[in-house]
Amino acid sequence: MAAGGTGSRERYRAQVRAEIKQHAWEQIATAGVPALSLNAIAKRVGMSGPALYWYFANRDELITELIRDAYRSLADTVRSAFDGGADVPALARTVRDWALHDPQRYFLIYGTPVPGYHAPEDTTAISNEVMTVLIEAFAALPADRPSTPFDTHLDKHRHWAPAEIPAATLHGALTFWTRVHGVLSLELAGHFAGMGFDPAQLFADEVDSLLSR
Amino acid sequence: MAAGGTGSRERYRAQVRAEIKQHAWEQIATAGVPALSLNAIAKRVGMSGPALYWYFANRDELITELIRDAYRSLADTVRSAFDGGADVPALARTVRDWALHDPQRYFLIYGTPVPGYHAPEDTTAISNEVMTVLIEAFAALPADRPSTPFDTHLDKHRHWAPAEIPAATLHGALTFWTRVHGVLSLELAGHFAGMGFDPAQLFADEVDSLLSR
DNA sequence: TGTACATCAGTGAACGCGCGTTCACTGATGTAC
DNA sequence: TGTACATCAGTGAACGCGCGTTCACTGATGTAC
Repeated sequence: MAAGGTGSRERYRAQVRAEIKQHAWEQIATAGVPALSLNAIAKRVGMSGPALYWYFANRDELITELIRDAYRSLADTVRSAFDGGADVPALARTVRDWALHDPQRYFLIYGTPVPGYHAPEDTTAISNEVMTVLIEAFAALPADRPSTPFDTHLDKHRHWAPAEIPAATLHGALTFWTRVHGVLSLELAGHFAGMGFDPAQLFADEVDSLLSR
Repeated sequence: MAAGGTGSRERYRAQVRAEIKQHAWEQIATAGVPALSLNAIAKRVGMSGPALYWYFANRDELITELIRDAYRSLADTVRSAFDGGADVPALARTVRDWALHDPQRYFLIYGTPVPGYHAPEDTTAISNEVMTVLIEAFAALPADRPSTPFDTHLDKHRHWAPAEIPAATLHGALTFWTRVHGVLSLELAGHFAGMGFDPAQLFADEVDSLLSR
């Protein structure tokens, strides 16, 4: 019965699952999510299409798993950077590096939503982990900023954050998120392509803005 | 020969083309671009699938046309708001309203890029029109900001903008774009959904930041 | 005003394709006695 | 250590489906003389 859960069969399963996912990522990077085909993946892995159903219930479950992994990867990356001493600007650069490493993984999370699709609850929980790190990072900053109208509003809608954190700090974390995302998604989608400047430098300036918001 | 180009046949063609596009938009709003099907559109319009080929060479041309229309709509909206006296914050609200009116149209332009797809040149030209309006709007603002490292860098890559505009102004227009896009795309994709605050108020604060950047 | 004709707008059948998924079945693997 | 057996991992054939697209053909529309 292999009570420990790490019998050779289970190890094998985990390995094949990982291999399937890796080929799925390659296919997504090449042609985007809509073009992700179970049969094509199976061929690459070296088995028949139906065999995939031993590892994933169906196409949707595979995609959901990829989304989960993407969130997990981002949360872990950000968390370990922060634990390693990264401050707010360093965290921003960490997020950017993570996104540049695999743009389609970034877009799988933050790109065009599919109407009607709702991410499973645990992925939003992982997403919150990211926000938690940002909040911790901003909590370490001096709180010398004048309160804004949104700070006041936010104070009434903050059930998702620890009570001891000032609204201005939460606001800082949110702004980190929107500004970083703003530059990144335009850059990754190629909207700066014709302009010739270096997106990294625009990004750097925008990161500076977070400190003197 | 109907030299004017407005014979009744041409009027009819234009009408049907418009009707096809409208149904295409409805389908996109319902299920996203990947699910857009020529046959399904034809059925809605009330004709057979092959008949669409009288109006569009193929599926790609239809989508390209939708993209073109989306850019056109945004450019016209922003331009007429500005000509009507809108300042920078008002322009930001105009863009937000435009995006909220049809999120999938917004994402068709600014959402997840399809790997390998390159928008035709004229759409990037229309996109530039938007930037031009933003530059004009920022040029009307007092230029009392200290120069940033990116301003210096940008001064060397500004062939896409009129020579008489200071780099700081171009930087302002770019920042408008990234910050507005940052809040908007996260909002429209539902990433603030669980948090309970009003995205409009976060947006308002972010727009304020553009004036005291 | 009437007629001839080119063009336009549409139909329906058919094409090949790749998709996700099911099913019956086979052989290998690991476990229990 | 050997054997019996349940489970697991895989195959190949087949399903129905909807897709984009082509083709031959028909009738309507507008134009030229």
